[in-house]
Amino acid sequence: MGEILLHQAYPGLFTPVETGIFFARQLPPLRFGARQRVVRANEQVSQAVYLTDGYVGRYRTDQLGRRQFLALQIPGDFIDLPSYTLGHLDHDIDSFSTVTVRPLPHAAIRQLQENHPEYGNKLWRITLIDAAVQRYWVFRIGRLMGRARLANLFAEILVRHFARGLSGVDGCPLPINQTDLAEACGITPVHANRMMGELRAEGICDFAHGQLRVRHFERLVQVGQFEWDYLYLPPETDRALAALAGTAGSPPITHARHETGQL
Amino acid sequence: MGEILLHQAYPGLFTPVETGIFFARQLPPLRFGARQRVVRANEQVSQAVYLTDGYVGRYRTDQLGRRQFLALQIPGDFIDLPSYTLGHLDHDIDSFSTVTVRPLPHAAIRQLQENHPEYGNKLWRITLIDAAVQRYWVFRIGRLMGRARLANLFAEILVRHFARGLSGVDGCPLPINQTDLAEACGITPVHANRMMGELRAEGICDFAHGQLRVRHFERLVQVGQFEWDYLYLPPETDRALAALAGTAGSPPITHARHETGQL
DNA sequence: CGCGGAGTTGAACGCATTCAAGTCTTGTGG
DNA sequence: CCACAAGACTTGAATGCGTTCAACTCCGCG
Repeated sequence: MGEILLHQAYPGLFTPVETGIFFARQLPPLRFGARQRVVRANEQVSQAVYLTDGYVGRYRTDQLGRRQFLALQIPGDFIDLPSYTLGHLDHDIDSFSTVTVRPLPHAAIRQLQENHPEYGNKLWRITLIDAAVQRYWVFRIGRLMGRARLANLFAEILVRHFARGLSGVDGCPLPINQTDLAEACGITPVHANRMMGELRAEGICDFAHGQLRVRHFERLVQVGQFEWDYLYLPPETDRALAALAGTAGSPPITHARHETGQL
Repeated sequence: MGEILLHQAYPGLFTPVETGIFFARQLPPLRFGARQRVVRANEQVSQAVYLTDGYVGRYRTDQLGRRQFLALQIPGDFIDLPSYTLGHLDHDIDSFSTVTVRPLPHAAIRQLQENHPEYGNKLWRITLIDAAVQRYWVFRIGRLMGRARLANLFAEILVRHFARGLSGVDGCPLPINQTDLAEACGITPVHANRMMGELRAEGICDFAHGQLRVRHFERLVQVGQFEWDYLYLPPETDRALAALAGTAGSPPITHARHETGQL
């Protein structure tokens, strides 16, 4: 229930001072109950909301009204920054838990951009990482089988909490139910249930009462084939995770030797 | 083989004059053969490349080396704009066909941003639409079954060509093979083959020799449950598509009546 | 106490995968 | 010109992962 600050959510990107600058422009917080529409698709909005507390999910529905979650957002996510540039979203965002958001008027963003040209790029960066996360969801759902999909998603949620200092690697809050989880993984609730049973039986993790408890982070990462390079975490965080996962961590960034390929 | 220009690729966003401004900063074009690495993962780059001709695909591989395509890029896509802000990509980009790219040095982008503050937001917008496309891929792969997935992807590729004036709705180039297609849809090549056989038998579309031919756009859209709102196309294009698809088109953009929801 | 939502389990079905074989095309070299 | 190899596409058959339908338990709450 504590309000996560901008520099905590995006370490290395924003300083405490900048958090203050942004904070000063924010409108009073808005609170939503669980299972409410937080941002409506196709609705022109004039402010971007920052999720300071609680959990929300983006989704689209098919012709039969069945949901597919496109992303899960955790405290500290700037959830509808795209609306600043695009004006509206193409999908809905609903709350899972009670949430608190702080709206930042588009006009304020524009002003901040003018006074501090680098802020535009910082916000841009946030949306680029979101896009990278989106891409990884395609990989997860497209290539992994049921159990691995779940493990992989759990690992993502956990690591994203960890990177913000919101948890260790032994578990984190995830106030959603099994059906939501299934809709995030592109499987049925029944199957999600069975696969989670396996993960639990194998002593890897268990998920109940809105809490994810990870018994064996290393194996969670293995079973889920999880890599976190796509999260573009600060080097310290990456190293810490590598140590905890018993892996090499994200691959090193090399330098192009010359203009590549050619025919 | 003609080089698509910036204002043609992003109608409504860039003017011909701006195309010239960007063009003047671009480095000489680079050409790649088919099946080459165009952008390498985890490699620091100092320029963003604009795909003027040819087709490339983003992908990640699982532990067994099996690919999952994350996105397919067509002529006119600014393919590694994320590298400007992030410095490197977390995934590889390979060419399908022979391609031509025009590199724009990061330093040039920075200069352009300084001289024309709105350019930063325009490039940002491009990446936000890319992100929306990514999200839609999650929906496609997560919620649709084999045949619908293919139809939906075909519809996307077709509409993206159409929106740039690169084709009608009766077909477009797509110089990839069935295996690539399967890897983009998260199904096996064998299954992709069978489902495409069905689409062909139903007189909806057929895909061969690197060409997608759409016999019945309206039914393609229906079978694929395709909506194109996530592409954020100009209103004229949206209306034209709606007429051709025999549907209502993208939902109208409404205005928030007041600060939503609350508890 | 009874209701409803969430979680769990069983069994039948079916979409998709896997393995395998065969066709067709294209390009290469004898 | 033909033989052959390689790759892409096609098809059949067996297997299996995941869905669907259904029933039942558990728990919180009115």
